[in-house]
Amino acid sequence: MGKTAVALAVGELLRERGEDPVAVSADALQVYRGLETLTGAPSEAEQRQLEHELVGVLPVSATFSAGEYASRAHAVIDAALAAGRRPILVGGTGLYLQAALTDLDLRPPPPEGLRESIEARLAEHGSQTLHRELAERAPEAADAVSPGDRTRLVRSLELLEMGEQPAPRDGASRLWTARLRHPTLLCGLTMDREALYGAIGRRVRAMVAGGAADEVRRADAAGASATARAALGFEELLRGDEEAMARSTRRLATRQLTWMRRLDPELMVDATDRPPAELADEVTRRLL
RNA sequence: GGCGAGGUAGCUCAGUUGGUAGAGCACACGACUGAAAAUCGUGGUGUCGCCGGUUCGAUUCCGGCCCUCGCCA
Repeated sequence: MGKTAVALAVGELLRERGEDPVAVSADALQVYRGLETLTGAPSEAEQRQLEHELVGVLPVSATFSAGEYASRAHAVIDAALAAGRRPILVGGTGLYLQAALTDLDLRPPPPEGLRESIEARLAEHGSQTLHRELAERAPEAADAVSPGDRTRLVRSLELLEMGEQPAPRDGASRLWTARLRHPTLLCGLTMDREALYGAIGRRVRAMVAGGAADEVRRADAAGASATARAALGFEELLRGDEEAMARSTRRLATRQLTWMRRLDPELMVDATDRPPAELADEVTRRLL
């Protein structure tokens, strides 16, 4: 939370230094057009202050993925650097941030219909049975997936059907910062837990007051894809449960913190009760 | 006031034919390689309303009291 405000302030400071900054969103949901309020995407006014890439680039009916994000992010970042600009990655999706900054060894997406047929078998036989099947056909792949993890179980079976090796699992993900595509300053914004939960409550209320429920109903009517519907608050607001949305948001924030704890503790910036300009100053000072 | 139902984890509730208790959610921590705002793993955080009685032992049985809800007055 407050990422955008800090990014804008950092952009301002960089321009004062004579640089030409551009923000690149590392966010799985802000890519959608039509969910701006719900996803807290930078407003038009904010985007006039600092250009943002990969925000609002897809209709809600589009299905998105980490792989698609990775190639778009690499293209945008490399183009900015080639033009002498300073890209500022801003975002709360851990996997996407990693995908933007490194070369993940992603497997191909499933061909049309494969996922659906595996999901149908999952619904019929249950995850335990499919996990046993995976264990017989590909023991190492099965070891890497807990029997209850339906998403990864389906993905593993997909890869097996496609004749692909499972994604590498070398345990080195904690060291991903050593595999950066470009020299990068990493910073994680943290906040005192109580202050964080207070801010989340206020943020959710502001989103609802700002018309998030109508936005979601429009997206629903426009045939939102499964990946767009995964936005926090999408299903909750369709059934009018604002408190459930706040709960989900809290849980997301704690998972984001888990991602960030993989960074060097010296890179963390405590944002509790501090204005964006001050945080931006602390971050920017670390460049050079 | 009478009758009935109920008081067990932060919440909603199970349960113990008497051996001090467990699910979901919440919460904490972790994992995460083309669904990631997704998905999953680990962790019980408790005067079992209060006071007595019976008992080797009571959250459980008995009595009294308090509180909540419903119906009747």
